[in-house]
Amino acid sequence: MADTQGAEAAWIALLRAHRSCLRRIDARLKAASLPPLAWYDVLWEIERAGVDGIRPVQLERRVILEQSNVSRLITRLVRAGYVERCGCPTDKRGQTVHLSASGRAMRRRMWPIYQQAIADVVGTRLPAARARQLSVLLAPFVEPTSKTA
Amino acid sequence: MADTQGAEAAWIALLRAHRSCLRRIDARLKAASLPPLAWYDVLWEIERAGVDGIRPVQLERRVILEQSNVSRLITRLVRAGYVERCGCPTDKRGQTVHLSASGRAMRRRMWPIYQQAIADVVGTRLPAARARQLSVLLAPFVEPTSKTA
DNA sequence: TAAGATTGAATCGTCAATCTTA
DNA sequence: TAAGATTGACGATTCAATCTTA
Repeated sequence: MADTQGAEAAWIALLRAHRSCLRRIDARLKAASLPPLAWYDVLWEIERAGVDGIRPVQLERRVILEQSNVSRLITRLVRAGYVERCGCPTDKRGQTVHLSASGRAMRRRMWPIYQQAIADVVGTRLPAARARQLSVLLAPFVEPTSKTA
Repeated sequence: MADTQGAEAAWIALLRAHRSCLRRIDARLKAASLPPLAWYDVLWEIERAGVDGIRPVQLERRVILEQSNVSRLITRLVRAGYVERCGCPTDKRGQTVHLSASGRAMRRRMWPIYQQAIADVVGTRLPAARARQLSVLLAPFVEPTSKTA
């Protein structure tokens, strides 16, 4: 329990850093009249899944969102015409989600803005070597572990 | 621009780590029938402000929340009986927010649960030395900078 | 019984507009 | 004009309950 204080300080720093960066990056997207970061995140995961599409349950694990949250986010994306829901051939309970042409176009349109925002908001405060250190330190939290704390 | 990729990976790691930890820690508080983390954060800042209370505008900067968000959060805390709003003596536009006795009691009741959750969720995946490194790496983002990205 | 997914109700967050005072 | 703060309208998130299929 000797490292309790260190962990507490690190957690607070993580909380504050996240809010601060997220706000700035989302503001950039909004200023360009683009959808929020969460949409990009999901569009990208769906695009990466390729022609077979992706199951919502996989999406939940990748982007770390609640089941109902993903369900509604997909509904919004469908309404916006960016993705399509299809019945899953191997599991009739499920479905697969696919990117539409306009979804792909939007994802591509968002990327340069998002990339520049990351460079400006994160990159300028974190030289390459330190960015790599940060990725390493955060890696243990990114891995999917048990669902309950 | 050579460090663009490092910054991108670090940002994604930050996003995922934040969501993963926040979900687990909030689940602990909920399991103990306690208010969410955001409430603790604000109660603590108000308590730290002491007898003079704190101005909402200061609170916004400390916890990095939008003006309207803080306003509504304070309203909920008032409704719960944890804080009180008082007119600000030096600036009639403003107000000062003060912790009530039950607010202090709740803050104290939450802390051991929160502390244990941090230890379990963050501490176990990050030895003391690495926790310190993480705090250092995130420090540049915690500092309040200009409000626009 | 459990897993994938959706839904209703409630809470929470954000944006833009507004109000008051500096 | 600008700063501190609130509000209405809307969007997003969560919890619990539900539905269907494994």
